[in-house]
Amino acid sequence: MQFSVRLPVATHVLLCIGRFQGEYKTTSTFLAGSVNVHPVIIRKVLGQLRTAGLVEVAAGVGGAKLTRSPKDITLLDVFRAVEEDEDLFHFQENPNPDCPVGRNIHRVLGTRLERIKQHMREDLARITLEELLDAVDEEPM
Amino acid sequence: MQFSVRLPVATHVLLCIGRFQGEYKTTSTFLAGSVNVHPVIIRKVLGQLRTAGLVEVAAGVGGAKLTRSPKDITLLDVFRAVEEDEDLFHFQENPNPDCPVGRNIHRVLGTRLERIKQHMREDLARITLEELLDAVDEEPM
DNA sequence: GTAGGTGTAATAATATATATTACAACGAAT
DNA sequence: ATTCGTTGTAATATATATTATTACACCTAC
Repeated sequence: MQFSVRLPVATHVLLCIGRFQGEYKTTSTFLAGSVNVHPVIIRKVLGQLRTAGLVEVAAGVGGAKLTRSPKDITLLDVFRAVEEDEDLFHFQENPNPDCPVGRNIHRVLGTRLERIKQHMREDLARITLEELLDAVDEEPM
Repeated sequence: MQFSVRLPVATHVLLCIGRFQGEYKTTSTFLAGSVNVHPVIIRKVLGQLRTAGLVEVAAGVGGAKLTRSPKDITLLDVFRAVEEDEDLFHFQENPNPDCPVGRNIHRVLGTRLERIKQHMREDLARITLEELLDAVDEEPM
């Protein structure tokens, strides 16, 4: 069980925009060529990033650019842009209320698992696009 | 996007076994009644928990019991029993190797996201079945 | 007005999760 | 030995989510 490819794809898209902004026109076809998915997927992701205020997309002429500095964009911003804000784990809907375990499981487990998701958010918030851009250019041998 | 219901269900099952061990015979039907899923689902989960060495299931006669003390079972044990040990996030398989972002994205993002998953494991490892059993019995008003 | 591009809907293909039925094998009690 | 309740597992169905692809109206610059 894992998260979808959307966070990595959206991050890839933002990295390409940040890396090539000015140098190339970062159209959905251009971005699709780096990520290796269908341009429509890129346009959907760009739509989510635009809604979240992370990018501006030029209507008609094409191409996207970041609305703010890479140091002010974190993976939590990206995560929130492309993933629903739902519980990390899925609970069985109707446990038996006549059973002491059944009627308490959601409260007991839910609060603890929510704490774990909160930690994940904090971890994501510590990773900036700037850090990733720097790391991309430090190519290994 | 979220993890399946398996960790919560498996935890619920272990809590019921721990709570009712000795008092009731914890058969798949009994457990299914508390969780409110089909008994076959419970038997599958019990099979995974058995493979992981967390429970023993009595063949023929029926009923399951914990193989060790609730204080020595953590949610990480349960998580490992019921979830594949795969990456938390799914990567696009074939990014463009001719693009500096494409050929580095997996290394750059992968290591950082793996670190987040490692934190999640550490969080899960800190939660014991004993703690949850205690919390279940501290019923709210 | 044409060319290249975006936004979005519709559809298909695929994968994963969950529910359910079915049944062979098992152990205990009689 | 047979019966009863149970487990383990396969097969199948259903639902849901994900990704890929096609199609097309609309937009902007030239």
